[in-house]
Amino acid sequence: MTARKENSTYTLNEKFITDCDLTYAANKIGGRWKIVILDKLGDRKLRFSELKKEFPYISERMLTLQLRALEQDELVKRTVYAAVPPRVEYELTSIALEFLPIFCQLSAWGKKNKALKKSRS
Amino acid sequence: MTARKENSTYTLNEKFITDCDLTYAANKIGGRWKIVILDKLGDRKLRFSELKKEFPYISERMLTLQLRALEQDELVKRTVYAAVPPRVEYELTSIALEFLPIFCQLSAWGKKNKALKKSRS
DNA sequence: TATGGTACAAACAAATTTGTAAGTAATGAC
DNA sequence: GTCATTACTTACAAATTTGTTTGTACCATA
Repeated sequence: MTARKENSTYTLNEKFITDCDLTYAANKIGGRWKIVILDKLGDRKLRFSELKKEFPYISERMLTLQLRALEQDELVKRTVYAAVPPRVEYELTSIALEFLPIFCQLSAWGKKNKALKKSRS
Repeated sequence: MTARKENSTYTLNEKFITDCDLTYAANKIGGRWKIVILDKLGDRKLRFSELKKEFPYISERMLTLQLRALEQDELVKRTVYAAVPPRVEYELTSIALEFLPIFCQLSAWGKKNKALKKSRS
């Protein structure tokens, strides 16, 4: 892959952190995009171009990278239809579905506490 | 603060993403350390040095930065006891407590799916 | 023959996150 | 007066993440 990192504390910390069940899970959905992508795919299958429309400013590169990573982690299934123009669909796997209720709760937390913050202007 | 970023897509994406309740919440606990710190503090108050011991390779700088950020977001309360040597305690706020059940579920997901992954060697 | 749409890939660059190393203040113990 | 302790701070550097730009393959249609 891409020139593995050596045995720094960066890596030691990474290992330490992904040994833990909690952060193992958190890392799967970490970063700027993964959670929202999974959340969108929670409603229905989406094509690459449909996903792109959901996020007005995402670059195609970012979207591709994130989808590839999610595919690697078996959270997303990619299906290519051999048509012209090409057609590719993304959908959640069963283990990704298990995240959805958690996203709901996070969302509820966000809604509630964002409102609180505003009310204290 | 530290030289604000301009009006790039990076920033536009950031805004877009923190407008969403789900990612608003996710961002509060994003990054390498915040979740684990909050999780540890879920058990009991901890001093700076106690937290440091929990994470063998974390740098003091990182720990300080994360704690400050959590304090800013009102997820952690910091209490200084005017003693010598100094004594500072960190504890969760009420809104942070609401994250704990979510962490439990994430942890359960992690436990389950880490095991699955291993069993497929 | 030229153009257009889809789903990318590659080379490059900027921004952010994380880590390293050293130093500080206060004060009591030796 | 030197040392140790705690909870940091500062200046710097490395690593990772995110974004920009340009280009590709495929074939249909004009």
